[in-house]
Amino acid sequence: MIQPRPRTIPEATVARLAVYLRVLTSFADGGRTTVSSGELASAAGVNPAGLRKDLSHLGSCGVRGVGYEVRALRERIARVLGAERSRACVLVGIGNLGTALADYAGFGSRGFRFTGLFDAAPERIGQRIGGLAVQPMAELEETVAGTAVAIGVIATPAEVAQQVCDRLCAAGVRSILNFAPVTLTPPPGVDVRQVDLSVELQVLAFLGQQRAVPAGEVSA
Amino acid sequence: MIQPRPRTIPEATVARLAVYLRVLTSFADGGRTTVSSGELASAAGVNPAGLRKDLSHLGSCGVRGVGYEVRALRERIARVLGAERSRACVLVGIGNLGTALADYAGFGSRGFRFTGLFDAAPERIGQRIGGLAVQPMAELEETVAGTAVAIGVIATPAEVAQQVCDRLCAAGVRSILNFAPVTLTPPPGVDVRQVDLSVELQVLAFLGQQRAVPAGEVSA
DNA sequence: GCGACTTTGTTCCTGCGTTCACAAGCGGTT
DNA sequence: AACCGCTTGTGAACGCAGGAACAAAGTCGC
Repeated sequence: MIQPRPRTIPEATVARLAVYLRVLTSFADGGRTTVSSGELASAAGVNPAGLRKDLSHLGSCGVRGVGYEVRALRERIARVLGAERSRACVLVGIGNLGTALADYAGFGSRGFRFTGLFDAAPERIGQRIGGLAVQPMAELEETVAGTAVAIGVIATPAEVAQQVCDRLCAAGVRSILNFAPVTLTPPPGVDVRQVDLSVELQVLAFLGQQRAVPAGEVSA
Repeated sequence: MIQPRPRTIPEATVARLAVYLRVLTSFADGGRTTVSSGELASAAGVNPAGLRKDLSHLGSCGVRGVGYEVRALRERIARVLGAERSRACVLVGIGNLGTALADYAGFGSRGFRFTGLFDAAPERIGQRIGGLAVQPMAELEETVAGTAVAIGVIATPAEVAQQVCDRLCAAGVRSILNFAPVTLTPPPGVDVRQVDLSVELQVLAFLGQQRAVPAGEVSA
């Protein structure tokens, strides 16, 4: 079974594929059977040509003159992204944000399930969130090894995020999503994605102030 | 006051400047007075040359042979990003995620303060979070106009996010941070930044599966 | 006072991502 | 059966970000 197409999909494309998947699911729920690249691109907020190029990375199966069949395209993207199989995740740090993440129904519908919630505070141990009981940190390694955890999510205070990262990596986790406002330095071979809410706000604020004062009064 | 340097800073650089700001604050708290580009880059997880190029965008004032003065550089970045003045934000959707955002102390220390929390559910009205009472949606426009809101944050269910966006924009908000898993279509002149937690997880999962099967068995 | 070392700021270059534009292909129609 | 309009897929050009290498500049040691 030869793969004539290049098997390296750019990361930016992968992120957009996830968006297309969401839009396609919404279209399928709405009863649509086919979509053109223009409609899909508009719904996803991207350029039509870029969307077609993204889809071409997975050997696209659109029909010229008609468009794409919604269900077939959705299945294909889901297969490429690996979204058809369920992936086990653990969440460390059950504060406000952690609780929100553990309760978020959107993860389950996209193939992610938490198999462990961990916190260092004794008063949180045993608390049930989204059908799962919060466990003490001491049980982290055992759970990771026992449930073949694919992704670790860090929602702890910044001070302990690095050592949590170290423990997760040592336990075998190779993908980490970090919400703590620190730059993690993972061991080689581990992917880390950083979501920093303050950075997002600051970029927005900068763009806004740049728009307000296009003359550029930085007054350095 | 002429600005000889180009006043357009790339968006990717702006995002990294926010990270440098955080690292510099941490260094300043630790008592450091000077840093080299190498140290700073390592702490921020970027390439030293890229860091120097980023800093050159704001007419850098490092000292050759020594490095950068921590406090001065921090002040300069803060001034360029506009992080020295406090910006008013409103938050719509006080579910689990909204509560976490309203309670997040990191915003306040970076120049963002919420001046209004809004929700459609009657049972949430009046609830106090982080020193602020949740208000009904009907009061949204009044608060936005009255407190010169710079940024609107949407943490509602996906179904109502677009109409919340429309109301925010109509009320005068020109920057929106959206956590709902939908692609918003804002009116012209409004910046929207999307934070989709499921997309982050799916990108991580894809990278992980690609790493696990480098032969590329997509089996399309 | 002078030389050597360190570190910044800049320039070049390579590669990637994005956009535009066009040829190929399919369905519907006459 | 042939034509026409519509849409996909791809090739090329453009712009941008990232990385490496080098010159300028300042400090420390002698």
